[in-house]
Formats: sequence, structure tokens, C-alpha cells
Amino acid sequence: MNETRRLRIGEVAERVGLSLRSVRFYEEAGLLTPDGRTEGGFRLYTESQVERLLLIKRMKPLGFSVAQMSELLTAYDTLRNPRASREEIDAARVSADEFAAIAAEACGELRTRLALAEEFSGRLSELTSEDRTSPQL
Amino acid sequence: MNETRRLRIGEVAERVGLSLRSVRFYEEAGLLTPDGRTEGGFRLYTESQVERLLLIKRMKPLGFSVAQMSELLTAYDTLRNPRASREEIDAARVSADEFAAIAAEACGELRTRLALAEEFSGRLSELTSEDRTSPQL
DNA sequence: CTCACACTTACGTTGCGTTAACGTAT
DNA sequence: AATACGTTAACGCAACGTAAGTGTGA
Repeated sequence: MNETRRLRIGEVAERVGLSLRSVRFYEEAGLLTPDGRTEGGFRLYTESQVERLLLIKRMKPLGFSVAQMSELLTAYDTLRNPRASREEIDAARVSADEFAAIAAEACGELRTRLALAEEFSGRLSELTSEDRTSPQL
Repeated sequence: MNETRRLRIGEVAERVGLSLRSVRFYEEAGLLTPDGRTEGGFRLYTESQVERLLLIKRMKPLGFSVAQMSELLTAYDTLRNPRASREEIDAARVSADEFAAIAAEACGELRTRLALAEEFSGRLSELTSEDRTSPQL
């Protein structure tokens, strides 16, 4: 029944919007291992692995390191795993909460960075618009 | 009369808020050369060089590469140089306009990145807040 | 047989951080 | 003489990009 066609890296990368190199890199980093290989050695991925890559991609704007992503994914896996013990779940919750805080802080830094960028950008575009005020950055 | 005390790299770095390494790195990259050295080889900076470093620092939120910053600084110098020829000024204006466009685009990317970051951050903080909706990233 | 696609090294890039070993200035 | 500050290599790191040379599979 489970007519789940497995995908090769090219199709995966295109669907997710990552480079082949990135997908392989995340594998090296331990973020996701292909479901298997063909006889010839081609990586094979399932749909749920595609989703996992999408999840990874959605973390990127926050600027997480691969190590952090790995941690967060582990915690997430634990929370979603019905077989996980009470302790594991609790630890995962703590971890997830920490990441929520880190994420909030990253958003804050992005906001200030955006504000600074916009300020500079504004001045820069005034630099060549000729009005009497001597333009200065 | 020009009682301009020149500063050494430590004081410069502290005032500007950059590391010594960064200041030296920007020098390597050709963004600014010290006004001179002491007999013993210590770098000496003028106030206007401090301002230049502050300017460099203000560019950073935009994510410019050092090569881009170098270009932009060159154009800026030309625009501020009263001895510059007409052609030089025109070229500098073109360059500055291009950078204004690049900067605006960078701001746009930062905005979308912030939006994505906030979305993920929001979901992440719901992950451990226990309500009935099965939490999913 | 042909191609598009994939594989594994392995070195290049950017913007610094970080020793290490040593000289300078007060 | 001590101490804070500075100097030049030079290697390390993250997160991939980019060949290079070779194999796979429809």
C-alpha cells in the first residue's frame, strides 16, 4: 500500500530550495541521513525527510548554527516521539524553551539590524540626490 | 595649533566598537591606512580615521563585503573631494546610486528574513506552551 | 551508447577569533 | 624592572561554493 516513491538528491534539493551541497553538508553534520542508497550509491530520501529539510530551511533566517539546529531537531523529535520517557520529554521541553528564548533574541537583533540598515540606506540614497544640504554619511 | 593627538589602535578600537583584529583586517583590505606609525611601529590614527571606521561600522548591518565597502568608500571620497574631476565625480555618483539600490535590496531581504524569523520564533514558543492544538513546526 | 544525474575527495571563500612569540612605552 | 599595550605571522572556524575526476541509470 505504501506507494511512497523515494527521491534522489536532485529532486529533493529542488523541491526544498537548497543546494545539493547544503543537503550533503547537513548530512555530514548529522542533521539528516538519507533513508538509504541505490545499489550504485545514490542517496534516497522519503517525503518526511523532505519535510525535515524544509524545517531546517525555515530555521535559517534565525541564523542558528548547525549544532544548534541539530539540538533543536533532537528536542523536537523527542517531543513528537510517543515512546519517549517522561525525563526525555521534560529535558526536550527545557531545551525547546531555551531555543525559543534564543530565537526571540535573534529576532530582536534582526530588528535592530534592519533599523540600522534602513537608516544607512536612507542616507545613502540621499547622497546623490542633489539638494543644498551637503550630503554626509 | 593643530593639537590633534593621534591615537593608537587600542583606543581607536574601543571608541569605535570594533576589535583590534577587525581594524587591522580592514587595513589589510585597503579600507583605511593609519596616519603613520611610532618609531617602534605602533599604528597611529587621526580623528577623521576614527570617523571613517565609524562609517565602516555603520555599513555592516547591510551585509556589504569588504570589497563593496571599499568601492563605496572610494566613491564617497571622490564625491567629497573638491579636487576631483567632472568624470570622477560622475562615475562616483553612478557607483553611489548602484550602492543605494543594493542597500535598498539588502533592506528588503532583511525584512523578509525578519518576517520568516518571527514566524518561526512564534511557532517555536508555542511548542511547549500546552494547549490542545498539537504543536508542529 | 548517451546523457543527465549523482558520487567522493578536496581545496577556496569571508570575516574575522585566537594563540604564539616577541617588541614598545611608561 | 614591571606592566600594559602593541607587533607580525599563522592557523582555525562556519557553511557552504566550486571544480575535478569518475561512476550510475533510464
